[in-house]
Amino acid sequence: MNGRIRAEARSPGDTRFVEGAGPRRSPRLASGGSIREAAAALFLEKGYQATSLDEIAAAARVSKQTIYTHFANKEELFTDLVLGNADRVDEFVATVPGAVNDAEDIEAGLRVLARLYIRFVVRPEVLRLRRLVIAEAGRFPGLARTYHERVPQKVYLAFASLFGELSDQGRLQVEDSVLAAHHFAWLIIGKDLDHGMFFDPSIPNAAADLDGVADAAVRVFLKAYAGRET
Amino acid sequence: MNGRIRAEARSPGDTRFVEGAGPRRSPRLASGGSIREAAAALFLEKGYQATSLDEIAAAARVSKQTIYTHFANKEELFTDLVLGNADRVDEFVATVPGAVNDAEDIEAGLRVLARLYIRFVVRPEVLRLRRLVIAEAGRFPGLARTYHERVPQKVYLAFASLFGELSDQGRLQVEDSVLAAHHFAWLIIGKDLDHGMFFDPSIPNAAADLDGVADAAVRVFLKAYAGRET
DNA sequence: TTGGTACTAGACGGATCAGTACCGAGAAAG
DNA sequence: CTTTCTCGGTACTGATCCGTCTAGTACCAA
Repeated sequence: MNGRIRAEARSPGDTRFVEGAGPRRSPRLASGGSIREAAAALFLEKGYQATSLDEIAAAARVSKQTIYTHFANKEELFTDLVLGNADRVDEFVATVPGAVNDAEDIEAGLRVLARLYIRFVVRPEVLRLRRLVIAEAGRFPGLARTYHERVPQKVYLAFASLFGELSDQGRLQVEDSVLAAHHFAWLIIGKDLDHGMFFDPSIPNAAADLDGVADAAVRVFLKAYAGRET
Repeated sequence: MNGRIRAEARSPGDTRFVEGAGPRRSPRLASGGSIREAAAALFLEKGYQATSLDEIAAAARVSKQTIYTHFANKEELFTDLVLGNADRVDEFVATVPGAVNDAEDIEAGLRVLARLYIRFVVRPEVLRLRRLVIAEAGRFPGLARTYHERVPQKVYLAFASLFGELSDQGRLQVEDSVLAAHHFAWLIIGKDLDHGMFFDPSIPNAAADLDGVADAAVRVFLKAYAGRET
C-alpha cells in the first residue's frame, strides 16, 4: 500500500541496492534522518496516538529495531520532532529588527513585517505542528511549555523589543511594549490562526487575502500606537 | 482507585440503595445524564483516545452495556458531548447587543462587552473544550467545523452585526464589520486564549489582569474605529 | 580471520480497549 | 404471579500496539 518497489526486487538486507526511482538509501547510520522525516510526516498528519511505530518504520523503510537504536521510545521520537522543527522560527525572528529599520517609514516597515509574519504562521507545517502540540499538551505538558517558549513567545518578545526601541526613538508611542506586541500579533494572525486550528491546513482559507489582512492590522495598530514620525 | 463507597456496601444490582453521600441513582432510563457528565469530565481532562469506555462507565456508576443503549458508539458519545456543551455560547451572544446599547457611551459599553467576553473565554471548561476539539480535528473534521460555526464564529458574527449597526448610527466608523469584529475579538482574547491552549487551564494565568487586558483592547479598538459620539 | 556495528525481518509478550454476549436482579404492567 | 423490560456485573472477542528478542546479513577495522 506504500507503493514501494523495493520489496519484490531486492534481496533482504542488500543496502547497496539502488532504487528504481527513489533516492538511494544512504548506507550505515544515516537512518536517523529518514526516521525523523517519516515520523514528522505521520505525526503531523495523524497525531501522536494514532501513529504507530510500525507505520513509521515502514514509511522510513527501516526496521522497528533501528528506530529503537536511535530513539529510546516513542515519546522521545515525538519530542525530538517537535523541538527539532521549533527552531525554524529563528529565521523569522532574525528578520524582525531589519524589516522596520530598513524601511522608509514606520508604516511601510510594519507592513513588511506583518506580511512576513502572517505568511510564516499560515504555513501548513506550522499550523499542524501547533495543533499537534496543543493536542498533546495534556499528555506532555512540559513539551507544550517548551514549544510555547521557543516559538510563539519568542516572536512576541521580538516584537516587544522592537516596539520598545521604536518608542525610545519617539517613532511609536508605546507604554507597555509586551502588550503592544500581543496587540500587533493577534491583529494580524488571530483570524487565520483560529481558522487553521479547526480546519485542514493543507487547503488554506481560499478567501484569505493575506496582504489585506496584514495591512488592515497595521492600520489599526498605528492608529493606536503611532508616534511622531521624523 | 476511584474512592467509591458502593462496591463493598452494596449488593450488586440493588438500584434502591441510597449512597452514603452521593445522590441516589435515579431509577430506570435516567442514566443518560450521568453518562454525559462522566464522559464530559473524562474527555475534557484526558482527551478522546486516552479515555476508555470502562472508565466512563465506572465514573458514571453504570455498566458499559448501558452506555451502548444510549449511544451507538464512542464517537457518538463524544460528538454528543461537544455539541451539547457548545450551545452555552448563546447565553453570551444574547447579551452582546444590550451590553453596548444600555451603556452611556460607546467606550463604556465596549468595555463591559470586552470584560464579559474575556471572562467567558478564559473559563477552564471553555478552554478545555476548545483544546479537545482542536486535538481531534484530524479525526473528526466535521465536528471541528460544526463546533467552529456554533461557537467562535457565532461570536464574531454577533460582534460584526453590532458594529454594523453602530456604524450605521454614526457611533463607529467601520467599513468591514466582520474584519472589525475579528480585530475586536483578538485584541481581547488573543494572549490569554493562546496561553490557555498550551498550559493547564485549571491554573489560569496568575498574572492575568483580565479587566486591564479588556480595557486596553477597547482603547486600541476605539482609536481605530471611533466615530463621532452624540 | 575475527570481532563489532548497523541493519532487516519477523515473532512475541503483555497490555489496553471497543464492542458483544450472557446472566441475574429488580421493577413495572397485565 | 408472570411476563417483559431495564440495568449492573462480568467475561469474552478481536484487534492494536509498544517494546523486546532472535536470527541472520552486510560492512568495516584491526
